[in-house]
Amino acid sequence: MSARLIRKLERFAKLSKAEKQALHDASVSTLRLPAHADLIQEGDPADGVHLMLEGFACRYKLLPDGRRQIVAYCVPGDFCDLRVFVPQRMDHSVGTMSPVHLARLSREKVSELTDRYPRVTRALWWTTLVDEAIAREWVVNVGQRTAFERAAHLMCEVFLRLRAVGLARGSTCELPLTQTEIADTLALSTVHVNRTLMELRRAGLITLRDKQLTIHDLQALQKEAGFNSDYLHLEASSGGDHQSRG
Amino acid sequence: MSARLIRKLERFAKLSKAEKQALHDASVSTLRLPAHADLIQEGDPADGVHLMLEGFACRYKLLPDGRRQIVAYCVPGDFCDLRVFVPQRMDHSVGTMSPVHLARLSREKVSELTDRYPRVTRALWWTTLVDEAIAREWVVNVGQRTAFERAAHLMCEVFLRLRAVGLARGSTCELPLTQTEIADTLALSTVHVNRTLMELRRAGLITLRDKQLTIHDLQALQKEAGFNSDYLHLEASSGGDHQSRG
DNA sequence: CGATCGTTTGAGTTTGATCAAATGTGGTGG
DNA sequence: CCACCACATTTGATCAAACTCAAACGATCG
Repeated sequence: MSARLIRKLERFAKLSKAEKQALHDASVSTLRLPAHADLIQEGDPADGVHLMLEGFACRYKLLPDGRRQIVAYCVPGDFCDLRVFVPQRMDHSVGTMSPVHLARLSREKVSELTDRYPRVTRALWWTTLVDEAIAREWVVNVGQRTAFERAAHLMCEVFLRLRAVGLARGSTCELPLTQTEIADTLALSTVHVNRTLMELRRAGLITLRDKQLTIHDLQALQKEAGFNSDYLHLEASSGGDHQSRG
Repeated sequence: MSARLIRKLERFAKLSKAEKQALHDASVSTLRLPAHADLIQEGDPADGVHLMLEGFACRYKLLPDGRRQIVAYCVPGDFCDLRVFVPQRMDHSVGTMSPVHLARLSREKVSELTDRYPRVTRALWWTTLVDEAIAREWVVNVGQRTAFERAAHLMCEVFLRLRAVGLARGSTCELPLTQTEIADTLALSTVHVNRTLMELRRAGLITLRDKQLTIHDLQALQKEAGFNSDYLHLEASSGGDHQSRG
């Protein structure tokens, strides 16, 4: 299964061979979707567990009148619907933004896995806490920052998240989003996104061409964005080791 | 300990006497704070676990230039810092909005508790998933809705969350917030919040006086807000019952 | 009885939205 | 290879929601 996931989980706690193997064995099949397709729709029963292997997807919500807000990005190593013990309906949709490759995990196997390996449970729980931290930062982004800061902040986040799972080459990474999708992410109009991206380019901070994002000066971009990476919890932490029973 | 918490957890899964007792025993002390005080500051080591017993608190983030965004409310039955296995620094602050009464839980006891009772682990994990769902809805609120809709939406959420833990009387509940705090929640200026609240009152939807919120027509308010309560996951779900060992 | 804090009101400004249209681009089929 | 289409990006002009500044008003408290 996904080396990205293992890499991510091991930021939280070192996993044993058996644990990694068990994670691997939970994957029962694989799935490909084209760009701009829905993987999950709001209201669907949340019974599967999908793991991103390749590509970009997003969580989004629609308002009755058609307004759309993207509330999270899913990149390789992320789960789309880690609701193993919560067989409730999805409260949001998940759609692809680029062609996507997914692993489908068996609910039962994940359930067994977490029963047997408390450290894995904690690591998975921890990933959902990071997702929550990201969601909170997005509230700040959309609520308080200017269009320019918002866009800069998003670029920083995407770049660091991808780099953390080995998907950056130097200062370049994929960013296969249309400006409409960026607009729905940042809560701006497409027109304004366009102007804001041009401003970022003119400021010499980024290049965004052919779905490739290059950050010319990460320090400067972070400064402009008011970006603090703490919320991504990227540093290793050995948090799973102090368990009282094993 | 908090009957509110038990009530909340049992929306997810029925707990045994032993489980409830263990939860109860995890509480080692109690703590009172006045309104407008910080319980946790960004950067603090996240080593405690605090459970709200009474009052209102909020999670917030400050930007370098002083802009503030409240990213979540903590009400009775909520944890302020359920990071048992993640001894990392807090990426946000937690402050009180009214006088607050808290239970302090021992990290070790919670850790033992989750080792012994997988169903409790799942219930706790589930509460963090609900928090995440709320954070996502807040992105939508701040990102897409008008000032009027935002305010209406917040009133619906607070009322339903309080009612779910037994803190509503009829169509009335506490709302001990200043307009400045509402402004930092909704990402609006205080002036605009003031006008928006007046509009809600003039529309006959709510009364907000002496820190008491009364919703005159919940249906109508929800309609105005575009409010769909699914994300709060208020209905009981018996999700913890399909465990494979226990 | 000032002092502090919160709410309310008014006037002018700004950020970003909306509407409209031109330009660029990738894919398809003739 | 070119015509065409759909879609994405870019540009311009106008508009409106919400902000800022400023000040008055009202409670609460030592």
